[in-house]
Amino acid sequence: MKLIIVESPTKAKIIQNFLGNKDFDVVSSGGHIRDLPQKKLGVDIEKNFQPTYVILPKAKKTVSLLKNKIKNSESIILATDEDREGESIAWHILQSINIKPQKPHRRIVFHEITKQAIEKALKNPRDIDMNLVNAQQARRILDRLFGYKLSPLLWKKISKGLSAGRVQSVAVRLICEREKEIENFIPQEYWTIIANLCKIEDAKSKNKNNEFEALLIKKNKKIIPKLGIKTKKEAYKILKDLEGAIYKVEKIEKKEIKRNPLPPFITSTLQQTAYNKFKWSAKYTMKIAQQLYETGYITYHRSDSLNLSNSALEMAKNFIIKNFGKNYYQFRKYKTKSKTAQEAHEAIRPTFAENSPEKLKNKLEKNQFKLYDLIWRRFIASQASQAIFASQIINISAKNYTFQATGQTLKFDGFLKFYPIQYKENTLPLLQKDEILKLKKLTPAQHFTKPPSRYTEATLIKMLEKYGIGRPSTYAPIISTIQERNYVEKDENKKLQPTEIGILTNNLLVENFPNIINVDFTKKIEDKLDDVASGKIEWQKVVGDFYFPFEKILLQKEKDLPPKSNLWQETKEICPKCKAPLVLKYGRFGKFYACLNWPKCKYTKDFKETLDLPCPKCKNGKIIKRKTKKGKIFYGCSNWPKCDFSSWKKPK
DNA sequence: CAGTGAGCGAGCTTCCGCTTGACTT
Repeated sequence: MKLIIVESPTKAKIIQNFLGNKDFDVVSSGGHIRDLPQKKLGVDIEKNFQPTYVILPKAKKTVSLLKNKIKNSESIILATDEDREGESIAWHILQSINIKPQKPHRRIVFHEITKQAIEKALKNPRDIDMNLVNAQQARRILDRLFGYKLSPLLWKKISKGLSAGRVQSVAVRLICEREKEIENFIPQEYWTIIANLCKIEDAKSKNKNNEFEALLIKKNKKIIPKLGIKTKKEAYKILKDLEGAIYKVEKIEKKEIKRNPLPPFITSTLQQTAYNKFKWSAKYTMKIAQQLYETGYITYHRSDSLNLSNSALEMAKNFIIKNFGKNYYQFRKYKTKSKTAQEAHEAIRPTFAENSPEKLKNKLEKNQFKLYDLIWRRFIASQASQAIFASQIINISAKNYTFQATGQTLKFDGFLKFYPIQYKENTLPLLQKDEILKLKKLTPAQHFTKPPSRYTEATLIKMLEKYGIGRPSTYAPIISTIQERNYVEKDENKKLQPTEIGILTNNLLVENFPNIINVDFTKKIEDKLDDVASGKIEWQKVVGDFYFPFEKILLQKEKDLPPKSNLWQETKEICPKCKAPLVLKYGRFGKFYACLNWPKCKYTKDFKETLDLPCPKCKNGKIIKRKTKKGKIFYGCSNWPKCDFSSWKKPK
């Protein structure tokens, strides 16, 4: 009996099915089984960053199971994912089982779970790639030093329990900077002018369908920029200029616009799309995707690869041609854009194209169905033909001004049959060059530029992915962490907004550690990790190049930065116990009142943001901003529990 | 999706990245 070890239990079951249970026993590790200890640094800086690893408490059972199985098998086949982490998991497994004599062991990899791919992999075993393992060790140890050295500085200078890390601190920085942009935003006024036109022969008709809109775009043949018309005065001057103008068709441009489908889903795009379509959190989307994966309806849901297996491509082709005809099929291969992608899995797709959503409707729960439908459609569409639009652009001259009308109609739906996206259809009447038109209405409209909006889970994930920060398995946890730490909270529209303590922490980090708390740091490290993986440099050098300069600054800042007592705010409140004044301090759950005589007097009191609004229910209470256990903001009455008024929305 | 109110605060917090457990109440 040969023992095959993979990471995911579901994967183990599928592979066992492919191979039968005569020659192979397929088991799973459930991810990492060993790691640095949680309560200690676990890195000996003096000894060239030598790590101490411990078996993860959760993995103890797995490890003893693995040990047993290994004892009874003739050889071990390590089939963990083909990426840095997978290679490392394989290595840790070998390190954790001290069996004598050492059993023969080989490493195999595959990117798709098909019988063929597995059989091929079994024929091409290799050894563990220590360079790749070392790249993972460098990544792990660097992250540990970064987080476990920097966090204590925050405990000392702001509040206990705070945290900093390569990923979370940059995520918080993005959110804080967006907030600053919004606060500093000055809206700019601008105007647009729209002409409602029609053919001369339709001028008397009351039918609005004969009318079409044209936007003023040029003056003296020059494009008017977006904020070109700044004031009401300027807009009305143009209206005056245009009095008595003749509107004449100057140019008709017709062309076909072809649109390509979007690539199949990967974790980040699945989370973004589920947010945009259903308003699901990344966490919830992953929960539903996990269910679909475990029941065998979709491929693995934590992937950054756009790759589709040949059998998947074949399935899509057959499905489309059989049900919709050749015109709807188009072979497409997608290249993964992200440089940091590890490509251990396929894109997220239905396991069988024939499993159309309609077919599965009765087998799936409501939300499983919604997500499956999305994944299936996106996958089929990714192998479907282009959609073709007929577009028309018509320029209309009026004195020295030019207006433009655009029309667009769908000629062939192509992939839209499977994955509809929003588009505008508007038809223009049949016009001739030099044709004179009738002006029905000339409308000036005032606009103001809008500030950028706060990040949603979807847009934040998009940014993180863009900068290569975080991985498919961590996007959802990152968003949870920064909320749990009270750095960020969701506003009424579920958008991410920094808290006071978030801003405070971010300022300290960005001002004092600008070289590492930024969006480019991860990329720089990734480049070096690639060099470790290809054997060009030692992993210890990557860690050392980061750590020693960092440590120097850290020690300096520990001395120089003011203590956290500097942040305590005086108040007019008096301690009911000892009559000393109360001060506001920062705690893990936000601000709280504490007695100035602390530690002699231990009196504390909640600080809650109070809105200057009476309670609509009991009339004499005030509205207080509160949080649920899960951290969601709601508004309640200050007389609670006497008065039980509460509301998700901010009362007005 | 699901669906609203504790306790924290002088002891011992904290990182990122794999993967989903299931001793008892």
